[in-house]
Amino acid sequence: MSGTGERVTIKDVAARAGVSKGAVSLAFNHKPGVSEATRERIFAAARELGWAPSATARSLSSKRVDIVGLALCRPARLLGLEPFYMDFISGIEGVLAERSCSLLLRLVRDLDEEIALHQEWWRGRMIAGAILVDFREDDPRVPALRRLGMPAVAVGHPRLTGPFPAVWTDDASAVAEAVRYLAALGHRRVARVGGPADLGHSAIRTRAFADTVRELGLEEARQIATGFDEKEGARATRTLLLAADRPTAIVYDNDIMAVAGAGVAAEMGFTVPDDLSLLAWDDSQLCRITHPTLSAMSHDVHHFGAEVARVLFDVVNGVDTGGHQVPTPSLTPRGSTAPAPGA
Amino acid sequence: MSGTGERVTIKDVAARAGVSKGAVSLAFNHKPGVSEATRERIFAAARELGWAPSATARSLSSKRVDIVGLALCRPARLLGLEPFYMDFISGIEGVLAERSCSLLLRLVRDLDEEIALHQEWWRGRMIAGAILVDFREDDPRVPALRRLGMPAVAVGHPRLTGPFPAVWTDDASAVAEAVRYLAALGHRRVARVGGPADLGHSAIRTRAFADTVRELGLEEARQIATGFDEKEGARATRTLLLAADRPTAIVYDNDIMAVAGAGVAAEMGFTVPDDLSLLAWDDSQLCRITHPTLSAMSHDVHHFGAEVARVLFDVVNGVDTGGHQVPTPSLTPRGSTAPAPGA
DNA sequence: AGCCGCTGGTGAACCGGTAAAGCTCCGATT
DNA sequence: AATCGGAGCTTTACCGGTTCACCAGCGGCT
Repeated sequence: MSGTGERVTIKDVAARAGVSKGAVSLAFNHKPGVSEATRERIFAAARELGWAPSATARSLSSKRVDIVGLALCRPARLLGLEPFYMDFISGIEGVLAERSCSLLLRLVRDLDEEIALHQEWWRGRMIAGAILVDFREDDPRVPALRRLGMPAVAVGHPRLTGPFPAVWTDDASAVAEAVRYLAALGHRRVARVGGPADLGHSAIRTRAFADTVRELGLEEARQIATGFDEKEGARATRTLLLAADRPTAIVYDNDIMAVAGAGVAAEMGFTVPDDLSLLAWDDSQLCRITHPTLSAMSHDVHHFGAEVARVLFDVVNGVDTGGHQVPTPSLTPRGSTAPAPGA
Repeated sequence: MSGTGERVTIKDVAARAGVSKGAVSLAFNHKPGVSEATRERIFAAARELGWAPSATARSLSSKRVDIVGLALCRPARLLGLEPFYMDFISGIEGVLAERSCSLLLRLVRDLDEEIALHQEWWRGRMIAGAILVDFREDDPRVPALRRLGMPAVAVGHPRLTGPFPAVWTDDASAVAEAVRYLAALGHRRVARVGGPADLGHSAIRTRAFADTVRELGLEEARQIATGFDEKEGARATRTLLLAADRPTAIVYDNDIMAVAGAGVAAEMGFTVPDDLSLLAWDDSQLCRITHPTLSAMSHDVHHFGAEVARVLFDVVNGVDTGGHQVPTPSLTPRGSTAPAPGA
């Protein structure tokens, strides 16, 4: 019927129900001031006309928005590959949907672009708040966005996230657990294939790894920083395994690189886990579909996302609940870790 | 400085530049009617005050929105696992970003919820148009959303997408190519592990598969419909391999299931590709990080997404360019396919 | 009878932009 | 000298809601 016709507004509904715009507004927002009878008439009219309030107009006058922003600053192909983000996003979405809120997503090339985007979003009143991820050491977003006064929740260690309420996992403890586990299996040379050096959590893990190795009296450990993708993961693995003092165990900073590493090991004639133990991070289904299955430091990424969304709502509503630590990734032993050869 | 203070509006900028609101609006929209000198003053004022136009107010009066919607109706954990969507989304994003447009994303549980969401989005003038995916046979969204008159682009075969401009790949030809390739390698019993039966493209592939098998005179083929996830992919593979007339080659409808299938094969003592050939779909990095690497029907999902976004822009701007077929997935042979045993 | 307070509304102002009509110079045209 | 036209702004009326001040009834109380 309606075709592409003129869209129906609150005025039409008001006219049809025989009341004023104000009454319709009150009814639709479940505010007192309209009798049950008129409320019904209004809803009936709205239903008949197929009307829904214009979010645009509403947020202009009420200054409320039901959208939160998320900008991701990673190469697109990596995002597609890494299960982490989609899982994380779906966790966020779950909570947002409960509050009939949507997620505005944007991929950006660099942090400057991200800062500009948030300014545009926030000043343009397009979002109620934002989720910030992938913090660097001395992240330029912290001063820039603090100045905006935009509600935001930061995913990362409080040391990195400045004034923003943070949600994070205790990566240092998790790394320590990983190394201890491998040491307990008799491994004396444990290497690590980490993420980009400029990422805050990479630095945290790198230090924790080194500390734990020293603490346990293991041999000096080799750590390689990579771009998080499978190619670099493979190359790093190859480098490690070609060295004279090659490790008997390797810890990876995500699951992609671990899977790639397993491939390299096989290709080079090493048997996992007999010759070489591999331990992944950010456990996803990926770790379960390979052969052998990958042991991993697993955590509930979906739940992580949900928690982030919940904290963001608090911040938007002016409730400062401070930071939240979500459960530390915990060891899930599977088929890729075993006692060190000859141990 | 500004803290959470009152947000600056066009009026403040106008005052500071010593002009009227209208002039500021003209300047910011690059419309004629302001001299170069004033334009500069206006921009300077805006910069000093840190002002950006309110997208909300703008879209209320101009009826233009710079947001497009995408609702995904799949279990969250599957989305996280399957590289397809993130890759697809990043393709969309690439084109959107060029036009400084953002993507509104929402995960929904069922098609009714999706329909309701689109009504809300469209009637609420929150989006300029939408991207529809995962079409069913006789999809309920077609009649419901057609009535809305919302600009939308459909991802799927035109037979399924009703009046919406479609962007699709020729799955039938691709399936045929896959089967022909395996037949050429001497395989006589080729099975297929497909996606959910109610998905339109599953039906198309199923029929094309059966047709091709018949046409080539291969043995009657077994096809199993699954939920697209790795568990069902593994189970289907197990079922197929346990049968007396087990296939010597299996085609999968996505890469996740293929990887899971490779795992099952190994676990059951079959060597890929000597005993069994595997062929994946939706080739992603995933196929390259396993051992052996997976042969796949690959297509450029990123580009697919980009094309979808481009068509959506056309539709939104009233340019009906009709449907667009993007390149047919093509065979990328890797390590998981080989001549049939004994062939 | 007069006044109060409550319920169920109404009307107008406002949110921050855009768009179109109107007004003012100023140089060129007739 | 009078007219025209166009560049460069200003004015004003929206867009579609929300919000708030105000008001009409009406029953109850003194």
